[in-house]
Amino acid sequence: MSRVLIVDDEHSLLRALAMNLVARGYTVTEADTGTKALTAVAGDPYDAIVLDLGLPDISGLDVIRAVREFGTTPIIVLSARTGSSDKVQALNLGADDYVSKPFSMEELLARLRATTRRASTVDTAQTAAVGQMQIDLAAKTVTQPDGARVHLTPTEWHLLEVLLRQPGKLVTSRTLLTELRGAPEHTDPSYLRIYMAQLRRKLEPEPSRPRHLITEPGMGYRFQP
Amino acid sequence: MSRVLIVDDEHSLLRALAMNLVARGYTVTEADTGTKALTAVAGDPYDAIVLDLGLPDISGLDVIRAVREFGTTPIIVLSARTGSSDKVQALNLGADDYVSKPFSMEELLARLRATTRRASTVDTAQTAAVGQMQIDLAAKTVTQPDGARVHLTPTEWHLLEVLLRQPGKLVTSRTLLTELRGAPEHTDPSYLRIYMAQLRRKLEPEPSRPRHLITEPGMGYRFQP
DNA sequence: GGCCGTCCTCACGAGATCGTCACGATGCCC
DNA sequence: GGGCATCGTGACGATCTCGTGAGGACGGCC
Repeated sequence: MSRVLIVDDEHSLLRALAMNLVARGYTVTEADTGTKALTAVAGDPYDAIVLDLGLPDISGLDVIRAVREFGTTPIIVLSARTGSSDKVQALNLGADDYVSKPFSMEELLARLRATTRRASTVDTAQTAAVGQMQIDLAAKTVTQPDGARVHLTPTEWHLLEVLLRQPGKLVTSRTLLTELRGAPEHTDPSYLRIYMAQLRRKLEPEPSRPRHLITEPGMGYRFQP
Repeated sequence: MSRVLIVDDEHSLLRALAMNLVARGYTVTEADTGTKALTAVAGDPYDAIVLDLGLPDISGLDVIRAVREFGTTPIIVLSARTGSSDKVQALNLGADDYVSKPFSMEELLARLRATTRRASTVDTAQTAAVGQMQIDLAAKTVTQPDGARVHLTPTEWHLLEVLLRQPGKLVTSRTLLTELRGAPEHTDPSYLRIYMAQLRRKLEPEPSRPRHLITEPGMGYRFQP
């Protein structure tokens, strides 16, 4: 059934979680540090990650960031903190849910089900083509026809991913800014233009005459397959 | 941008939520009973539903059930109860997230973003046909029979959208001008004619003999499917 | 400390959109 | 048929938006 990665430095909790999940039919991998978690994620694919924020080595937020660099695996955050700013930060970084300790096992299981249910409807096609370029969202690679690699920065990936997720669909500048920044207010739309320009320069054969990363004046941008 | 339905019988909270969401650029519909919520959902498509469990007429759980009969619109549940069995029940019925009152506005907004981000990959193509043209309001695309795309400006889309929302129904010039400009007074009705002409030129096979974008002299315009 | 990559802002020319004017066409009423 | 109101269309500057280059701020790494 589903493969779940549990990350927590509290061994008793780790054990309890694992036992409950295994009893429910999940395949469980455990990690008690951020480093171990990241190597696990890099090695195997998971259907969901349950992540405690208070890790001894790496900040849990950095783990979220790193996982989101790779892909879109659902992340449920556990935390002893109940402050709303922590929640907002984690969710904005790409976490799917946030559960405050202490929590009931039933609730966590229900949230896990809700999250994976939603994620399973997402198509898993992770590669796309922009002209001659081959793009692999999962591996985060862009390959030219001659085999050479093109390097994209995290922000560029984020932008490209949002556009590629909805092929042919218009994405408003507001949506893009919200994805990149968290809030569209008081953010200069020219910010977007710089990154679109950089993406085009790296992906389009003729950056000044884009054929796939299309501008819709006054509205936003569109990825044309 | 995103259309959100808020359901709560506490009017002060309803208002506060609506104001915050509108300020963030969401299009908001309010409902203070389960019945009104269900008619709203049946009538218009939404990108997310924020639902209080404690409603005067129908149980919130039944609302979740009914909405899930229809489709997969993301649902965020609000509740004064903190018991885990309530959460489990709501989530199992198909809710995407559960927030206990009291909550911070920032947290709700973050969870709303996380939920719609996850759900946005699922297609909700709502397309209409004008003659041979295929129109997708969500993707903002107009496709000709041969596959070629037609480009529409923001104002043209706005006008077309208002007409398409009420198929066959007459829409007065006053309504159209209010939609496009904000105020119908002191605005030349000839303004409308220019954009209707442009729309017809782009959508109708014979712009001078329109078959779908019909003029009703002295009253307004009508979209004939 | 120095280097490097990334993020983000500012400023300016180019291009698209908007909104108005003018003029001809159409249909209705007397 | 004449007069009048309403509508359709072409053209043109004002305005807004977009693309691009240059450059400072910040943080990680050697």
